[in-house]
Amino acid sequence: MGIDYRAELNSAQYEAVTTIDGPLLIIAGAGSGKTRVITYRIAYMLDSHIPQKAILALTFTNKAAREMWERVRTLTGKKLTNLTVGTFHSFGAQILREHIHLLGYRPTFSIYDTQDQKALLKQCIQEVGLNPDLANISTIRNTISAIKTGRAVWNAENEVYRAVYEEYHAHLRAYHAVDFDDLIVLPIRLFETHPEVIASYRERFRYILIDEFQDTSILQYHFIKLLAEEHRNLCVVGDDDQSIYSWRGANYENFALFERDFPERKEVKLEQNYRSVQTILEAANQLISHNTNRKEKRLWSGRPGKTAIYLTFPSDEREESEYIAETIRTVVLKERIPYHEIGVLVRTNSLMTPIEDAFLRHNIPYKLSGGTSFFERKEIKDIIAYLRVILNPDDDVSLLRIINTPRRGIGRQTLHMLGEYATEHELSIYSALTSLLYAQGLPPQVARTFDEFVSLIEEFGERISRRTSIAETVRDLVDRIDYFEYLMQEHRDNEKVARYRYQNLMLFADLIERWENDPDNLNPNLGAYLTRISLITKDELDEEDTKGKVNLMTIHAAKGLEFAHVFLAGVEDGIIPHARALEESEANMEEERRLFYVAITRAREALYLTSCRQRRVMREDQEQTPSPFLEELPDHLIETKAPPSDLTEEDVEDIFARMKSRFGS
DNA sequence: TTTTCTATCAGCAAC
DNA sequence: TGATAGAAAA
Repeated sequence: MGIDYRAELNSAQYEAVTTIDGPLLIIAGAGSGKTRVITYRIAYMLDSHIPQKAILALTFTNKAAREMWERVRTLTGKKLTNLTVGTFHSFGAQILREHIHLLGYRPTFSIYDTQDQKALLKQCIQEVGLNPDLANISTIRNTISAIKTGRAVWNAENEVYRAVYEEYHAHLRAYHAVDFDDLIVLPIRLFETHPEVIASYRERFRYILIDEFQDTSILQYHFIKLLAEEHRNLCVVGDDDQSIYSWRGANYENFALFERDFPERKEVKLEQNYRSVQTILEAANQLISHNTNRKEKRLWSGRPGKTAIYLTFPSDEREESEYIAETIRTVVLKERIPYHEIGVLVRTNSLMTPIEDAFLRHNIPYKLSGGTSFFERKEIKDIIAYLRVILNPDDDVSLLRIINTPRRGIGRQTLHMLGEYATEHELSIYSALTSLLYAQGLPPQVARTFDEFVSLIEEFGERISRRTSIAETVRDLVDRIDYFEYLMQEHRDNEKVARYRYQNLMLFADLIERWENDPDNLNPNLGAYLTRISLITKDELDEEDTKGKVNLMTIHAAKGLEFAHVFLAGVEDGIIPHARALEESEANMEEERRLFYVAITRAREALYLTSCRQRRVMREDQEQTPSPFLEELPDHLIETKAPPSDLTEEDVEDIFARMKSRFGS
């Protein structure tokens, strides 16, 4: 019972699916059945007797990876024990776990997230004595990342950060720690310095498939090229119009690089849209045509739809969220749209708050994506830091986080002394601790605290190496350090918060337990778990209870998703396009437009745009102007409705007219 | 010397 | 709203 590829795919899709030898570029417009093409393509390869182990498919999120894996499994009905589907970062981490010793790191290396990076940078800034006026940590972090991912080079402007950059990497190395960018940088270094390693990967992965190609960085492209240039069976799938991650290194010049490096490539364009009504597609096409330097494409679905785009001008964010909540109620009741088929999108996380309030007032069930994820909560990160130190005691950043949490009386002075000693003897803080203990010159009070801490880490280190249950170990650890007492102390005024946070820790232990006991999990050790949660994406935790809930998320988080009805809030100048994005560079206007494009192409049936006339930003009421992108949507497709207020039809007309004259259409 | 309290400042997107 | 730095209290 094979798959009838011809019958189940349109002709462009069929071509994309069955062209498996040689390089292939698939331009997949929004809603053009991209995931379907990828899954069918993998199935087709398996049907053509290409072994699972020869196939590598890389995406950007774990969620997308798992979904792909799941769909291939359903489609083929095969057990996929040897198929490699993952994210760039997880694949990089996997390579490092196996070979990083060749670069002089221990396989128990820690992976630093943005927070950890910033903590480390703060330290480095002091050490190199950088002028604090120049020391905006986020700027420095971004610069470092830009340099590492190859989207910036050292120049007169950023030269001042060079010393910090060097110091930062010296520290990472000493701590046996890597940052996210290193998960690509180090495998490349490994490939370039150890030909036998790259040879083994090339031999194994003869067929490579890259999803969301428009989001790859120069570095990732280089990585792909190293893997694929011998066999040249490289298929990249992407949509230049949906490139919205340039700030994370995405470089859509990669399309050109691919064309240069693989001149024999074939190209397939998927333009038939299976998602949206024609009105929405026309608006999207019109909008995106204002961008220059893009691959020309016109989405079409032929699906008729009555007016599907509604625009309102609420007076402020309160009225906006009321309008959204009330409209959702109506749509759910009258059109029988289930809650989970509704998406409310915003440009920034801060815009979510008033909308959440309205949902609560109106009893609308909702699910948040984005914001701080479970694993970024303080209490969870604390325990994770303990686990990291237990596994890798040289990880100073994690150690500094926990050495006085809960309070053990190791304060600023003591830490300063420790730091000095460590630097002087070129030791990690942990080694400094043990060495000072051994030397016995410490005041007895301090010595006892140090000793207790070191014993704690050692005892749990032993438990981990004995491979006792990680979940049990975590529960015992939380108990042993009396974290609950610490929480109660921190929230004396609010016991509920303390209990809630403690509950989170218990939930954390349960999650570990579930992971440990998963029969599909071949190697449930602590290192693997820590890697996993470093790379986990926010929406992975709660996919079960998503039914019957409105999705409230940022536009970035909505990429790849679709909803019957989509609300886009805060369609105002300065929000989208975002003022800070434009500050950085004029060129960001096009990316902001793509962001807007991604937002509107999420909608199948209807799209609601709201643009407030006034908004409270940082405790101040600001007059807002509608987003200039509204001007780029065809007039006749948009219905301007009065918001549910005492605003008259004339007022609305008036606002619209004013807006027009401002942007001069 | 450490902990707690208070004032001040800054807030785009996230693997 | 939350994080952080500096001052007062323990």
